[in-house]
Amino acid sequence: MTNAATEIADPLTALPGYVLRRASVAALARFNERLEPLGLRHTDAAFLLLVEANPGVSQSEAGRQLEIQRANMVPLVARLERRGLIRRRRIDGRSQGLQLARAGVALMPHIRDVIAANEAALLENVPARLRRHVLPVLLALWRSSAA
Amino acid sequence: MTNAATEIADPLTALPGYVLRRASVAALARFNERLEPLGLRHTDAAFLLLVEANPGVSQSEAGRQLEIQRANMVPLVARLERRGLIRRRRIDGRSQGLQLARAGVALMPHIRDVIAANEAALLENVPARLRRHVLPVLLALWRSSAA
DNA sequence: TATTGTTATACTCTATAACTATA
DNA sequence: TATAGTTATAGAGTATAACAATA
Repeated sequence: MTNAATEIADPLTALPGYVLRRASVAALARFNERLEPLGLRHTDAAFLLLVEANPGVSQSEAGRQLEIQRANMVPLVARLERRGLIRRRRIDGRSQGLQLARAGVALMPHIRDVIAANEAALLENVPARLRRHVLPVLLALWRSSAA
Repeated sequence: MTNAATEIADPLTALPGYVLRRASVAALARFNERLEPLGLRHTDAAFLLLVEANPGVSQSEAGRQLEIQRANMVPLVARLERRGLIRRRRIDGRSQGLQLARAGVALMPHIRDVIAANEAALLENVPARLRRHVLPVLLALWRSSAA
């Protein structure tokens, strides 16, 4: 019985900003755990979804959409290309359009399964009647802080 | 008129998990901007609130509450002590109790102001009738993913 | 034996600056 | 003059392993 420390006062969980961050960190950790069998990280999954939905997109455009710096897209794209998940096609002398390669197309259903499982788990503890408010609330919070 | 690229398809913002993360990153950036005049980062503010609410708390206990590794508490505590915001008191041979020092006590109202402004801005775009659901939803999302 | 504070270190993520070649 | 892709590098933030002192 060393812990009266279990009853530590918590002034933080009443703050939406704090809870938003803690929820995000926790959810991200779980998502990455679920992606691990696929050898992917959350950024890879988001990027692949984006390329799938926008065949021919340039890596600069994708980076802008995901808010990833141009410079940081380079190793990301290179790694996924090395794994045969995406492929580049010269558009003009400076741009190259990205698309899913064969292995990437084959991988997408598995990514979708992981995402579905992850989203379901995420909403698990949200009371049913509040669930329809989750996405609108999150979008509003995002808009409120967006650069 | 180079951009038909503005109309890029976005398969991500329909995913609560993705939007949760984007909202969190954006909100954190704004919070840190607001804290900058005080020379603090979000972690400092959270830690100071926790110490204020739990005078005598050890740095290990605080770290557990904030989910910060013991080892990473060391530079945090050292920096805030150097700035005269907190002070340590030996509890026993291995633990030391933390409390706000004079400058820390004086700083708290300003931290509270920043937090209030930040939380208000965060909720700004949430439709009024949904606001009361924000914290419960976020807490539920956190619980769903918590380790 | 378990815990506290500590050091040292590695790894990931992100940011910045500069370069090239193209538009 | 602005943009795409790239390189190199620096800085956070976080994680792990080990150790001494103490409970």
